[in-house]
Formats: sequence, C-alpha cells, structure tokens
Amino acid sequence: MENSEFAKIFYDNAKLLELGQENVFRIRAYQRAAQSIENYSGNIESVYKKGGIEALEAIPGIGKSLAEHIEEIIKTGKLKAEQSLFKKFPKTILDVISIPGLGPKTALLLYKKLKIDSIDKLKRAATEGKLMKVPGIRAKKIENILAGIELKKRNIGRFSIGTALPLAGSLVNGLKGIKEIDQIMPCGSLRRGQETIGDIDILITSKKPGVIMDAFVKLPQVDRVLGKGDTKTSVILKNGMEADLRVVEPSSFGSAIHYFTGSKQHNIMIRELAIKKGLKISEYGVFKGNKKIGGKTEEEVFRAVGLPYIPPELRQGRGEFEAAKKNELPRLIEIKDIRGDLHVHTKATDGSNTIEEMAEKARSLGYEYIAITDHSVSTRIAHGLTKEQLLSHIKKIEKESSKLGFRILKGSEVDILPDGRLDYPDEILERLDIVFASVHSNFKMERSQMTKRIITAMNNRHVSVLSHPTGRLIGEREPYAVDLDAVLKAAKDTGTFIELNSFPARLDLDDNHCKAAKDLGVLIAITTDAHVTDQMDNMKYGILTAKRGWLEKKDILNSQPFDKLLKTLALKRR
DNA sequence: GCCGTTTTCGGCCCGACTGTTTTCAGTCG
Repeated sequence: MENSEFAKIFYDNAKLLELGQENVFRIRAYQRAAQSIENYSGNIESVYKKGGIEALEAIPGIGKSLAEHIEEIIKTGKLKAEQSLFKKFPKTILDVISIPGLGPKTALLLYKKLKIDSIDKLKRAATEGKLMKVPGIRAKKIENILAGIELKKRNIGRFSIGTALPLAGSLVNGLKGIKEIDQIMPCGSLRRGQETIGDIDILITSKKPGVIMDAFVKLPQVDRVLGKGDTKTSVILKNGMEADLRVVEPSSFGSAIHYFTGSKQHNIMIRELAIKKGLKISEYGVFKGNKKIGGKTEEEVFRAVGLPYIPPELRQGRGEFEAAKKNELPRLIEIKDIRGDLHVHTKATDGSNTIEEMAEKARSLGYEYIAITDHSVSTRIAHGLTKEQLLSHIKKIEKESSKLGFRILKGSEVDILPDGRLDYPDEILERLDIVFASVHSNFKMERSQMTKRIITAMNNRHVSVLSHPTGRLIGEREPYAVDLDAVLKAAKDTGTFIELNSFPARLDLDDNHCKAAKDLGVLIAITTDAHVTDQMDNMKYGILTAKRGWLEKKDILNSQPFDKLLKTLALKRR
C-alpha cells in the first residue's frame, strides 16, 4: 500500500471528525499524521512490516493510537472508526467540503437543514433558491458556492512546476515597472520547488499597497478577483490557476517571505519553537511582547529561534529542524555544480536537433561534457536505432566530439524488455560509455513482476543508470506498480545509478525517494532527457527536486569532473 | 490525538478577508 493511500484515509477521517464537531486538536492530529505520512521518505507499510507498531510511533505525528490505526488498515484494508463515521455522514459529503469557500461548518448546516450530501444536491438547492432558507446564508454566499462548484470542476488537480514557474515570472514582470514596489518575490510551494503547484504566491514590500493591488487585478493574465484587501489579494488566472499577492512593509520582508514560503507545517513548527522561547513569529516580524526584535531578513527569523538558515526546499516539516539544531543541514546541490547532461536525444531518433547542436548547447550552459543517448530499436514510435544504426551513430558521435573539441559520451537509452532483458546484446552495449535502461512498454505489469523485470536489467553490468524509475507523467499517467525500495536496494547492490529526470512532467525519481537513495548511498544522475536544445534548460526543475530530496553535490553522478565520471562509470563494469 | 531543554497534564500558530451580522464566525493559507 502506498503512503498516499494511508494519508488519504487520515485526511478523510479528519474531515469527518470536523463534521462531527470533534475536538479541533484531535482533528489536527489526524491532519498532521496524514501530512507526515505523505512526506515520509520510506514506505509506511514496510516500516510496519519491519518494526511493527513501535517503528511507526517513531514517525513524527504518529502516536500509539494512530499507529494502531495504520496496523488495522494494513491488516483489514480499512479503518473501523472511519466506517462508523461514514454511517453518520455519506461518503459524498466529502466532495461538498472540498468546494473552495465551503467548509465543514457550512456543510454540516446544509446537511442538517436540507439533507444536502453531494455536489449535485447542493447545486440543485442553490439554483432552486432553497439555500435562502438556511440561516446565515444569503444571496452573496449562494453566488460564491455556485462559483466554487464551477471552479472545482475546472481546476482539477494542481499545475506542473513547469507551467507555474514561467507564469509566476510573467506576473512578476507585469508588476515590476510599478515604482511603489520595493521588493518582489514569488514564494509558496514554487519557492520550495514542489513538483506541482496549487497556486502562485507573490510577495511585495511597499508602503503603498493600494496602487499595487489595483495594478495586480488589472494584469492581462487575470480572469477574475476572488478577494481584494489592503494587504492581500487573490485572483483566478486565465489558465484556472489561483494567484495570491501579499504586500507588507519593507521592514517585514524577511518574516513575510518566510511566512509566505511555508510550508504550513514548517511555519507551525517554527512558531511553536518561538513560543517556547517566549517569542511570537508572524508575517510581520519576530516579537518579544509588543517589541519587534527581527524580521528584516529570513536569517533573523531563524536566528531568533536559535537556528541556522534553512533553505526553502527543505522547509517541509520533515526533519529540517532536527538537522538544523544539530547543525547537520545538507549543503544542497546547486545548478552550477552540474558538469554535464547525461541523457539527451537527437534527430537520429525522436529529437529535433543534431549531435552538434546538442553539444553546442551543453557548451553554452558551461558544461564539460554531454552524453548522447538515443532510443533503442524497440521504441518504434521514437524510431529507435537498430544495432547497425547505433554502430554508425557511435562513429558519428566520435567524429563530432573531435571536430567540436567537446567531450561527448557515446550512450543509449535502452529499453528494458518485459522479461528484463535489454534491447541490445552485450557486445553492442560494451561499445558505449553510458547506458540508460528504461521501461517504455508493458506498463500494466503486476508489481512483483515489474520489480523483477527492472532488477534483472540492473544486474546487467553494462547498465549504468536506471532511467525514470516509476514512469509517471504527473497529471497524466500514474507510476507503474513497482517496489521502489527493492529497486533502490538493488541499485546499491549492483552499483547502478538512478536517474532524476528533470522533465517537469516526470521529475522521476521524486524528492522523497531521492532522499531514500541518498540514505542508501546510491548516486543520482540529474538529467534533462532533452529532445530539443531548449529542453536542456529544464535542469533547474531537477535541481529543485534534488534539493527537496536533501541531495548534495557528492550525491550527484554528473557533478563529477569528466575523468572521475569515467572512472565511476567503469566501476559498474568490473 | 500528540508531545515534552518550562509540561506525563495541559497545552496545541497566526492573521487576512468575506458575509453576515451589530461584534463575529467561517474559511483559508
């Protein structure tokens, strides 16, 4: 069972407890546990299988009672406590609470007064005017509920960071000219480098917020305004994404970007730390009583609670405070540490550029080397190369390399066949400098079979890197069923490297498993899988994910200088 | 329901905006 499935049960349970008007702290405990499980780098079920209830209790936010709940879910597939709540409230009522602007209190009221327990019934009641009979609900609220239903229908799920980052850039550019702006910075999940973004958060410091709010809602990207005040304005953009703008005094810049960057869990934790020290932290600053003692920079906020600066990508409430206290924060990988791109395609298969063009792009990025890794014969849709074509491609790469005076590795992205064999025989593979092995077919295999298939391929001494290990396409295709813990362990045992594919829709390996790989001592190759020269700029997304996975320069295969890289690659082939 | 360098009991982050009210509850981030 995946962590996200456990998390969902706890999230749902929390919502049902809210409807039942349970103790708010008990509700929060469920939410906290759900979040903690979601963010946990190992698999919860394996943790239980290995160490039982006790091991579960070591996970932050999980105590005796919730550990027993997890055990129950593993053993029976469900949670009795939740099932009995479902007897009180139908399952579909959770959809009602998920409408933006409509929370548990209103949902409970609607259920009691009008027996509304689904979005359909809600919509009917709203259009037929029945909601007007409910105390506390008037025309404006009904309008908002209907708008919320529409919004939810349109805005299914979150947006890729590949969409959100450029969009945030264009919003910032649209505002930059305003002279009343002191500083401007995108914050939120974007600044934390999350793979998907729910909404764009932008922080501005200024003494004249009114002017800025007016300009913001008039930006061409804006579709409609959700709320507008002196310090906070929310809009829906034309692509359906929400954007929030917050304006504070210049003297609050540090505490404001800290607050606005989150995560929520991180903020709660730092505020709790502050309370213990007799301080109060808000977006306006660090306070001792009524006296402001810090907040101009983020460093000041951390210093107030006796901690070193924690980079935004680590602010997930998953161990960063403990590491900071012990002064054991990682020195995260930076894009400047990357010395080459190891996974790119050319015109020879499904790319758009020549070997030379890709190599020149690598040079322009300041890289020392590049590896050309076109598809193997079975990926017919991408015009995979036959053995003969690959051999002549290898010659061409050698020629280009000496012509350009740039180090170009001879590589291939080789299909892993359903039985775990590779798409080229060993005598071909041994002519290559680097071999990526990928699953591109038969995604629907049974979990244990898929795991075996991949591990079989990793056992081949010519396979250097396992490419996009889960095959997911964010928002389009679920990962195939595979036991990643077993795959990572096999990587360690066989000396195989693991790819972090920087394509914004892939970001595969994800951040959590990057951390798991690091803990095992498995090196990660951050690559772009570029099919066009421009896509080599996607490296930044991979770097963000790597940072979220606590990866350092030493954990990254392609941070190594060329000579060392060759030696490292050779280790696998011994 | 969780948790402990003030606590094994008694706490549990902080503030903005909206819509409905006559001072505030609900929702959100």
